[in-house]
Amino acid sequence: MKLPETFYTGTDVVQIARNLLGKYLFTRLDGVTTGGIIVETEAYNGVTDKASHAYGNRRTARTETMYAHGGVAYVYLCYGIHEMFNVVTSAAGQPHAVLIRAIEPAEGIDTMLYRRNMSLVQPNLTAGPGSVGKALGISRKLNGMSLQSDVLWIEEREKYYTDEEIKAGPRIGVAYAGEDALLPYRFFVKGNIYVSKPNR
DNA sequence: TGAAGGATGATCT
DNA sequence: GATCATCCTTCAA
Repeated sequence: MKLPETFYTGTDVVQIARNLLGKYLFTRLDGVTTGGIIVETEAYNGVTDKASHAYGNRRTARTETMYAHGGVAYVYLCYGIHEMFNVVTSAAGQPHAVLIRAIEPAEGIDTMLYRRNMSLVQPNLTAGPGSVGKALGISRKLNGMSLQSDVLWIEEREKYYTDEEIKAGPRIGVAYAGEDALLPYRFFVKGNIYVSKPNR
């Protein structure tokens, strides 16, 4: 079952980031479906969050996608190399987003290995936002695409993590954000080998 | 028109 | 642990 529009239009992006753990993220490109279980996310909480691209209500060609209504993809390039996939949440005009940092491979593993130029399944196949983007074939062409589409979507299945299995902590790579860098907006499954960086 | 820097990952030592 | 690849976005002039 695809997550309904209402899952994404909630106003608490931090809560949505937590609730995305255990959901299944898929892409279907050239007739091949690839995807896995979301095990690590980060929330970017609107115009007051110094770590967000939309801090201070900054609206540019790039950030415009974050101002869309919840339930579309925000894809951008980082360090000139990595395509990052985010889920836009909340109402139109509220630039909230959740960065998907890691998934546990579940479907289309051969294709993901090929895209990553790997021969064996190892944790770094889909650990880290750049790796997730590459393994799933996500590019900036998918920026702004609806998550109700048949190209890019998130499903709810019989998979739930309890609060005991989940840990929150400060976000990765946002030292420039001052005190906001300390906010516990990163969520991950404790001990899961596909989680990037510290996973306990 | 240009310069600075980045929500990272792979590959070294 | 340190370095580097690599290029788009942003902002200043």
